[in-house]
Amino acid sequence: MPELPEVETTRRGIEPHILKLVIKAVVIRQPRLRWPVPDSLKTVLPGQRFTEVGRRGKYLLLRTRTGTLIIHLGMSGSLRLVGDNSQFCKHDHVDIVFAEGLCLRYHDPRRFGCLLWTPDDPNNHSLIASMGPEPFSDDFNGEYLYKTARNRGSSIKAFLMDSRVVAGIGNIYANEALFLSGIDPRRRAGKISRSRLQALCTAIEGVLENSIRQGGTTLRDFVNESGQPGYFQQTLSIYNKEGQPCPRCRLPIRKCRTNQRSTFYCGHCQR
DNA sequence: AGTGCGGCCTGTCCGC
DNA sequence: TGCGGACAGGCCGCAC
Repeated sequence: MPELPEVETTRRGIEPHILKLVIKAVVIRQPRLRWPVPDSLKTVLPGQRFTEVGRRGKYLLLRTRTGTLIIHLGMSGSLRLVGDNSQFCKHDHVDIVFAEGLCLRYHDPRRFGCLLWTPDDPNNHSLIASMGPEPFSDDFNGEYLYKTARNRGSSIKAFLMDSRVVAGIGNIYANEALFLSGIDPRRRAGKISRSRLQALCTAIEGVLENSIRQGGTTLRDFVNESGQPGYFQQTLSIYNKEGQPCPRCRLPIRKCRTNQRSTFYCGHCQR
């Protein structure tokens, strides 16, 4: 599923190909995504071009002169570039057709994603405005995490997955980063020391960076008719590995549920 | 203000 | 083999 590294890989995969192409049409086959795909896309986008493909958390921000197309891939969404005469498949819900013979195609079996339009600065959009700092920004550091975690009673894992705390950390990378920094995911966020939160911060940046680097090998797939839509094999240490040996101590990895989500951890290495 | 949870969907897997 | 049901997942928006 598209976590932040896949979204960033998607951004890098499509940006160099679509910048400056003129949009010819928008085809909406299935508007019922998480929120309805606005019909106005059909009138507002044609004749324009994307000037920048940005990202905030897991949201892609495709800017034009008059506004921004906000895209979220949900759990199962993908974007790829195909020829404008390419046969569409099941779950190919939206096409942005360019005059130059290319088509940006949104595919999403589970329809948890969204395509929205805002004429304003997307940073002021309600979905984006309340988001915490980007994991790679200077604002995201051990001191910030420590200060924000004070007096928080929730688990550190729920805290990390709260987009108001930090942008774009989902279940998989919360599990991974907590393993890499040796923190028990069930521990109360407010009771963790400054130095351990600094280690967590470093682990988050490291694990995301590694995944993005791996994704780089799949960039060509974004303009490949037959290729997969840009997901890539993630090398995970702990997620979905219940019963398998911990990579550090070899004791079996455990699974539990915290805040309605699957949580994987090593009872020996994570405290 | 902080926290937990329901709901949106479909593909996959399991047991009968 | 077919079928139903549980489950997974991001994350908004509501309720407490």
